[in-house]
Amino acid sequence: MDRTTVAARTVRSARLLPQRRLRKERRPAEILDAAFAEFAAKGFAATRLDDVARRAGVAKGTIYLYFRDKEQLFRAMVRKVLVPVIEGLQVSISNFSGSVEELGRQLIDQQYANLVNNPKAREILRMLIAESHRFPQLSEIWYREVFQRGRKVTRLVLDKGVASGQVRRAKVLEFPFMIGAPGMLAVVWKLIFAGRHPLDLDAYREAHLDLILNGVKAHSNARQGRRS
Amino acid sequence: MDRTTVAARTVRSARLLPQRRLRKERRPAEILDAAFAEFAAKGFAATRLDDVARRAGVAKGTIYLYFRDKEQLFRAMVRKVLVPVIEGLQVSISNFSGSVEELGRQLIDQQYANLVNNPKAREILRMLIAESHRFPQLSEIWYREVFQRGRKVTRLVLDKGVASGQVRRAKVLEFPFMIGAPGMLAVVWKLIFAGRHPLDLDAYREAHLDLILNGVKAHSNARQGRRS
Amino acid sequence: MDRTTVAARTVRSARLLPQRRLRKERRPAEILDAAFAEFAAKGFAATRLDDVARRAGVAKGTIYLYFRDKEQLFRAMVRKVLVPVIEGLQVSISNFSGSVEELGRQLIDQQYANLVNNPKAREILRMLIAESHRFPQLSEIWYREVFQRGRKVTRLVLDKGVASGQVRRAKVLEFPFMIGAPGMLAVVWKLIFAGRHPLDLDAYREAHLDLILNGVKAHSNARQGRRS
Amino acid sequence: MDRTTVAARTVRSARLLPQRRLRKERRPAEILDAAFAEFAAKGFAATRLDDVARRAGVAKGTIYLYFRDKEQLFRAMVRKVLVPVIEGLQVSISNFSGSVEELGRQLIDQQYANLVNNPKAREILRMLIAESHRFPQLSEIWYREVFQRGRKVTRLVLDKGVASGQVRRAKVLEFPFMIGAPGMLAVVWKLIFAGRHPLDLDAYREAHLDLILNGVKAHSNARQGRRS
DNA sequence: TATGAATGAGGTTTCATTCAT
DNA sequence: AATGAATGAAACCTCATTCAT
Repeated sequence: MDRTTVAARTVRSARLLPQRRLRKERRPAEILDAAFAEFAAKGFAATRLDDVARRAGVAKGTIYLYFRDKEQLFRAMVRKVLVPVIEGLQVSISNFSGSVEELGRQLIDQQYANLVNNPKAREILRMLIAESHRFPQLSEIWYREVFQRGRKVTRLVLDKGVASGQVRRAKVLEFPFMIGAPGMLAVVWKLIFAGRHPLDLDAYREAHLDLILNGVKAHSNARQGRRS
Repeated sequence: MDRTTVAARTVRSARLLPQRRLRKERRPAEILDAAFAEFAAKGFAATRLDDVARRAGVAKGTIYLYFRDKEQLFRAMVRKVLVPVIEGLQVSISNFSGSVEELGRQLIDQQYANLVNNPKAREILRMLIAESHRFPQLSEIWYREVFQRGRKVTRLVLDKGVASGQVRRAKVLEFPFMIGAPGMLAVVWKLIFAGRHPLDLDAYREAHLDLILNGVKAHSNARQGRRS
Repeated sequence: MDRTTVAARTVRSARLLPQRRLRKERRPAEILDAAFAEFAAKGFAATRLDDVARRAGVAKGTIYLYFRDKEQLFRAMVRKVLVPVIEGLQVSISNFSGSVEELGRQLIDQQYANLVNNPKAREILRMLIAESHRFPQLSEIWYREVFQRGRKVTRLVLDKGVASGQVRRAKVLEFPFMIGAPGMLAVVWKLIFAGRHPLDLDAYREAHLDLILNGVKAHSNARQGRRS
Repeated sequence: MDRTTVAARTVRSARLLPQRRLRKERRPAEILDAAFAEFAAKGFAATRLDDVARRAGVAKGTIYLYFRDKEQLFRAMVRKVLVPVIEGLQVSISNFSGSVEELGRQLIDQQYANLVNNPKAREILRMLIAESHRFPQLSEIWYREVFQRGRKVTRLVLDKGVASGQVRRAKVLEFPFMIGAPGMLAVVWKLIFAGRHPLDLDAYREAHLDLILNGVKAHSNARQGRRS
């Protein structure tokens, strides 16, 4: 066999798979999307891989070409969905020069954009709550990448407010993420009631912001640090 | 069969049936308790009735004498656990004469005593979240008996505060249950992280109270309803 | 509840299961018999538990009431079949007073009765050979309980023969079980050819005995131990 | 595409295809070798064509270019491994002029060289035993080409011995292959115990030879044909 | 010719439910 | 009322085989 033939074959094997490679590269994502839908709707145990496969438009066995078993599929799915959520939090407080009020609004807006108003993020939270016994590791990702991150940036804002005298030395400084609590309540509300008891999220967010800002604000006639 | 043998057997069977004596009436409750433990730990689909039966100290078939099937058992269990929670909320604001601050403290304390600090209530919430698709009716009970009730009493307190000038006309008046949001956050925290990331609930509750009171309080130099 | 009732129930629960207990006690044996037939015919991997169940006249799930999984079923089946084989070898050389010729005949007869002519023993050997990689422990049972036992008793006979001068100091004394080799060949023959190439086992056994006796016999004009 | 790239690719592909150059002719043999290894280790049903392909260094589909299905692959593999074994038996008793003792030694040595000491032959025997129900035809090859051949040549030697008076008219003359029985026992031993209970095959072979020669030898003071 | 992604039938195993006792 | 052995549907997972490239 001469060089040409070898080369030809080599080229072929490198080229041969343009459509095929695309499919292969997309398959996992397609399967993970289907898995998200099924796991979110039924939970880990009640989800049938048959349904995941059907939704993804592949055969049952195909799932196993990409994921060792149901658990790995679940983990991969959670990670995949968390990535954009976490990335959304990265940008966080881009402009850090405003008043505490402005920064607070940015924080809250971001929380609602990334988490509260994001159905995927909500469903992930549902799964973390539902499956926390079976998948404790996943909740650690949430802890590190979501809770901690939120806590850090919130603390920065609060500290800045304290330094400038706009924020009083409130006990909430020890639990910065409490600032976002109404957002979490909204998430739980939506998880439990789906569309059965709607919530005007825009008004709710405004009330949230108002409550929190007033809750931490130092009022002119209030003695700073009156709490200690 | 002579008396001796009967006595011997009786002793033996007495060992097996310690409190099973008053069985018929207690059986359902025992089964429901066992069911709660198993469903809370594993979720609806992953729970095996075998385990429920073993934990309840009865045979598998016995469950079916009292509950039509797994779903009815689940529903009955949720209802049973919800009863004391709801009853705890009934007493609610017994003394309605205090200041808004005192009433607010009562509200929050009650929320923590009945819900946040109550492992059973927390687990029920986990199940409502996890199984809301399969059991939407159950979340309606929660809505009516817990959320609504909390909303009503909170609104009363807030209205009283507004009337007396202690509470400003804040947007949160439209979402009274937002007052309890930090409590819900604590519940979710515990559900997700179990003991892995402890939370000092007493300090947390104080911060919660402080944040909320200041969030709704009318400050002497602040114009009432300045934001609307 | 009075004593009588308790006693009555106790009696009932002790009595109630006469047929049922019998069934429960027999089930494992029935399943193991069916398992033997299927495993022998198809081997471990190719045997379907569905077929075992059908042959045993039970449902698929019933097998799992008695055996953890397919492997445990296989192991239990091998052990069960080996028991009578091993017990048959126990009696072994009951009367140890005869001539070496008589003792040798006893040995060989016993080997044929218990192993060569015993279809169950043959099939077990087939499975040990076929599955030795997957179930090495089982072949150890065979080694200890069959090979070793045969070796020991054979050695006794040979030693006695050497002591009385009827058996020469042949090299085979180091490999006593070689005495039974023709029996093993017959087993393999039957395993491989089933009924396709019949073997007159009675004549074969006589030839075996004749060959072996002459092979170890000390001939009057032959110098004892002439080969060493 | 320029030469450099082609060259680079060629180098890369050369790493992947070391002896795959003369592929078309060698492919089937490589696959059969891999198949032997896998089938020997796991048996027919438990062997995965995936593993065969990986071991052979080809893709799974390639196997199907050369063999219709798993069964045909198995059959072809057995035949391929049997060929050298059978050919080894062809040469058989080259020099037919020696004494019965010498000829017997030749027979036994050949049996050990070709079968007992030949791991491939042993594994083929394992497969014949394990899969005799699924592949009865294969055992027929063994019957014709190995057993029959062995029987024939053994009978020749024995007949020559009888004619020359060196061998008595023993019953074993009816079952000439019984001469090789200890060899078969050694094979089975190795198949069952692998390396767990070693066997000194050289000493064993000598004992075998000694036992058999003495078993068939006509002793000077023994009346010829004393058996009839 | 060779590949390996894809398929789906078929296997093992689980478990809610039934029912004879 | 209580039992628990038995059932069999249905789930997960494997792997021989196919086929587009």
